[in-house]
Amino acid sequence: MSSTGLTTRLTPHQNQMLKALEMCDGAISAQDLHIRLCSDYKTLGLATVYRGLEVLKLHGLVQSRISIKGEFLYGTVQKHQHYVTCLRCHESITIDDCPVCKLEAELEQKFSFKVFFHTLDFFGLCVFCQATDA
Amino acid sequence: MSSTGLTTRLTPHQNQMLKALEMCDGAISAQDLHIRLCSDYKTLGLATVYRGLEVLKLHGLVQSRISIKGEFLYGTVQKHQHYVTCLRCHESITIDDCPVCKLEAELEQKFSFKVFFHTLDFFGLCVFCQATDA
DNA sequence: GTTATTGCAAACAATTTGCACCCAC
DNA sequence: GTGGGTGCAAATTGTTTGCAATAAC
Repeated sequence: MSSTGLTTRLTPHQNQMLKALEMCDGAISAQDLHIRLCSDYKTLGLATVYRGLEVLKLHGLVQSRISIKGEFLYGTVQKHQHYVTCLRCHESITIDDCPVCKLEAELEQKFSFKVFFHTLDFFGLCVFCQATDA
Repeated sequence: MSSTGLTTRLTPHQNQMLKALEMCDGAISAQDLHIRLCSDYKTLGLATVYRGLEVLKLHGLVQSRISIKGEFLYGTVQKHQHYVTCLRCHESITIDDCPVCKLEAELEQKFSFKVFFHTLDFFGLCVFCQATDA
């Protein structure tokens, strides 16, 4: 059913997680996702969300990045994004097009890998923080 | 003293951290770095390592990535590396040359950012795990 | 009936913070 | 003397785990 060779089907909960992630436009944290799903599924446990996201990732349906705060953010692989982030004020700018998507095919061949997703982020100082001295 | 506009000089401890990072060939965790430095500086606190790394990062001298286990790995910006990592067995392959280094200058112009470093990682299934069904 | 998934609570581990002490200038 | 850097211990927080109850097939 997936492109992974994994045979397990998704559970209803996992399907809901995927749908919810498809609906929000950026990547969100597991805890955010949990809160959003709780309005429909009162008793959904946070641990289930974490476990479900892991499964979805293994299926190549969901990817994770890490925020500058150090928490994992999850999103669908299709609409992944890349950022330039200021190390001082943590402001970040989105990069419009993905500079490395076309590299995936190349890497798949080279390493016999099945590549599901990638992360790419730039860090430095924004124009404002460059000017601030301290 | 650095390229950041930050005026603060590095402390002896911070200099030692930088030297230690220059000496190891990959990126290492803060805790590893702490252990390595402890042989010379018996009383060095772990918190000092964390704080020092943050300073070094703000100076554009050190960068951090995140391992698949979820811990931060620190290394010098010069010899950063990129990997293709298997989501199932966590094995990873190093990519020889950096596909996006040349992009940094472009982004600096476009966004008036001073880019210190970037992270780029690919995830999927290795040839072996693709074959394993479960 | 068997097996995998879930919810809950407890555990975990990496990182951060508060504060008193110490050093450099 | 003042301000920043440090060590220690405690606190924090995101994530994971153990296990009994539940749902799927």
